[in-house]
Amino acid sequence: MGWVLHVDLDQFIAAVEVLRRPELAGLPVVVGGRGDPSERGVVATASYEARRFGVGSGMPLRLAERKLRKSEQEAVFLPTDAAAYDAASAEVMAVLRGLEWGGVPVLVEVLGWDEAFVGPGPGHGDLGSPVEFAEQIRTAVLARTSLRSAVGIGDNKLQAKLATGFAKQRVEGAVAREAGAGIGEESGPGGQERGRGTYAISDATWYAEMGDRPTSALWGIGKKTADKLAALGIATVEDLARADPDLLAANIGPTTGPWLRRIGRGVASDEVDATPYVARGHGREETFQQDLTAWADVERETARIARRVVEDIRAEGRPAVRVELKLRYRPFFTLTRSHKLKEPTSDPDLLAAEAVALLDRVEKDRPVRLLGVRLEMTPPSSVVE
DNA sequence: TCTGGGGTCCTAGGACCC
DNA sequence: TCTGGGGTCCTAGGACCC
Repeated sequence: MGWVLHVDLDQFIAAVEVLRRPELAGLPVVVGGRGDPSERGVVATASYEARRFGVGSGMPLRLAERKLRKSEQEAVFLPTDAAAYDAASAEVMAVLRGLEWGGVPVLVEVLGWDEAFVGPGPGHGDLGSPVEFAEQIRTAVLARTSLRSAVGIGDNKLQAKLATGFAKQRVEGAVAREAGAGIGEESGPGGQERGRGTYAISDATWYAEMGDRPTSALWGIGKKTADKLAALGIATVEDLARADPDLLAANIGPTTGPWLRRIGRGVASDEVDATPYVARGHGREETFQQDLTAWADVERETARIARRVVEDIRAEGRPAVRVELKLRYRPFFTLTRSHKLKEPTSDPDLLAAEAVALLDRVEKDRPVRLLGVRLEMTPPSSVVE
C-alpha cells in the first residue's frame, strides 16, 4: 500500500507573525499587502480570531477592516513579509526531511510555503500505522518550530490533500466551539490535541467521503470548470466519475477531460517528487495605489519592474528567453503581450527595452491599474559548458 | 469593498513548412 | 487555379493553486 501524507500548517502566515510578536496572540490578525487597510490589497491570511468575523483570504483589506471595525475588535493589520515566511517554511521542510519512516528518510515534495507531501523513501521497511506517523509529524513540527499543522493521509496525493482539508475543518470547528463555550486556548499553550489534526481518505472510502460533494470540492476544479461541468449535467464527484469520457474530452479538452474523470474517481499519482523545485520563470507585478494616466509613467514603471525581475533571474544564473508584459486597465481589464527573444540574455538594459517595446502593442489612452513583467528562463538542462 | 502577487499548465488559432 | 493534411512554433488567454 503506497501511503502518501500531506502536511499543511495552520494559518501559517498569521502563526509566524504571532510567534515573533507573542503579544498578538488571541487578537484578530490580518496579514496582507503593505499592512495598511486603507490601501489597495487583499488578505493573505487571517487568524482564526479574525475569521470568526468573516475575514478570509483574498478579501480586499478595506473590506476586512470594515468587518472588524463593525465587530469592535482590536484588530491588527500587518504587511506581508515574504522573507520571514521563506525562513519559517525552510525550517519546517528541514524538520520533515529529517524524519524517518520505515527505517529510511522520507521523501518530501514542497508545494508552497506551508504545504508538503511526505512519502516513504526507497527501500523502506515496515511503515506501521500511517496515523501514528502523521501524529509523529505534527508533534515534531510543533516541537521544533512551534507551528501547528494538519496531516492528511491517502492512497495518493489527491486523497491526502483533500484529507488535510477535512482535518482542518475538524480543528477549526473545535476551536470555534471552544470559543463559543468560553474554553480557552486549545489544550494549553502550544498544545495540539492528539488525533484532531489528522484525517484519512483511501480508495475504499473515496465515494463515501467525496461522492455526494460538488465537483468544486476536488483539488484542480475551480468555479469555472464546475460551472462548465454543471452545464453538462455533472454536479457531484460521483457524476464526474460516471461521466462519458468522450463528452468530457470534447467539451473540456483532450488532456483536461480525461484528467477530470480520473480525479472524479479518486485516481492520481502517489509518487512524491523530492527533486528540488526549479522555476520556469520569474515575474513581478504591481497594482498602483492610484491608476497611472500619463503614458510616460507607464513606460518608466515598466522599465523599473523589468529591472527588478532581471535581478531575480540573475540570482538563478539562467538567462531570459521570453518577455511577457501584463497590463490591467481601469476598471479591471487585463491583457498580456509577449515576445520570444532571438537569443537568451540577462542584460538589464536590453530586457527593460524589450518590456517597454511590448507597450507599443497596447492601447495608450486608458488608465493603467497594474503593470507586470515576467521573464521565462532557459531550462536548466539546456545550460551547457 | 471594488477585485494581490507569484507561479504552473492547457487550449486554441494563426503562421509557416513539407 | 484550387486544394489537401500534418507537424511545429509562437502568441494570447484562461483556469487553477498557494
